[in-house]
Amino acid sequence: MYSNDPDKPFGYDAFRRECMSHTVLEMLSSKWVYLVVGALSFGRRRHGELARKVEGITPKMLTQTLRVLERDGLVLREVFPVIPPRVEYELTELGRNLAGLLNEIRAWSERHVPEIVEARKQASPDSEGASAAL
Amino acid sequence: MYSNDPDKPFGYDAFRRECMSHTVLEMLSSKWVYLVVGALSFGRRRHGELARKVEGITPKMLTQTLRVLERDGLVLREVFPVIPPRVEYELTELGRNLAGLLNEIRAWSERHVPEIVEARKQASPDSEGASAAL
DNA sequence: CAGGATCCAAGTGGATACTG
DNA sequence: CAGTATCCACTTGGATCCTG
Repeated sequence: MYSNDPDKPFGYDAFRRECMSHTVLEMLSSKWVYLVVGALSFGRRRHGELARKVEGITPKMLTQTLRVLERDGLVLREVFPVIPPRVEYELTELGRNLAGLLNEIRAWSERHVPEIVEARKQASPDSEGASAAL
Repeated sequence: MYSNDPDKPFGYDAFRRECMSHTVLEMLSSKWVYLVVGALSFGRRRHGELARKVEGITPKMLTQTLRVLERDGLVLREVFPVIPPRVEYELTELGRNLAGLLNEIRAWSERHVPEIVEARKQASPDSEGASAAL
């Protein structure tokens, strides 16, 4: 598919709606994916530990995010048959590979806050179309 | 803020809900941001050119995305006072800096399609919680 | 051509309560 | 503890029509 494009040796093009790589990009475009993968990049973690690290995430979103990551082969889930339950999550090889990139984005977000806040202030007096959306 | 955390020399922590870097990360977690910034990384482009490159984006989402990027200082918008209208968009220095990272993610998405498709197939027989969400 | 204005269907995600 | 289930407010984003 699309292998006739010389710029795309792998035959995938995320700019195309029907391309599988587009759905991968879509999966990655979630703030919770960034943060959960980021939290797991420190090592194997339990559900509750993740919930505490990723501030503001609800149990529902945490579970949902972990399930998607597991489905796509980025996270391994291990259940211990004990009471009370104990479940641990860990990045796979593929997940660790991705985590490097995502952490760079996260670091970038932290590093460039001043410029962006400044830009927003400039744009603010007062809002145009961008006001509604975050 | 948060400057008492030795791991965060910049004093920002995207894991914290109220931290400005969290809102930056939130802004970046959009498939359209990835693709529009990606399209602009090839150079200055007109509205219509972007619409054609980023398959499936509606005029509304394109404009909205561009406005957010402009507001945050990642994109410059230049209007030519001619008829019919001509508007061009271009990445700023900060935008080009970001584009490098985002393009890596996009390339990653394209490169790892096979593994992810395989993982999804394994997970499929048949769906658990991850089925509903993309 | 660029994009504003509406309308609306569907998805997202938060809050809360409950269970093995 | 690690979820699941439910309800619901809000947002997202597509479709459509309109204008300088």
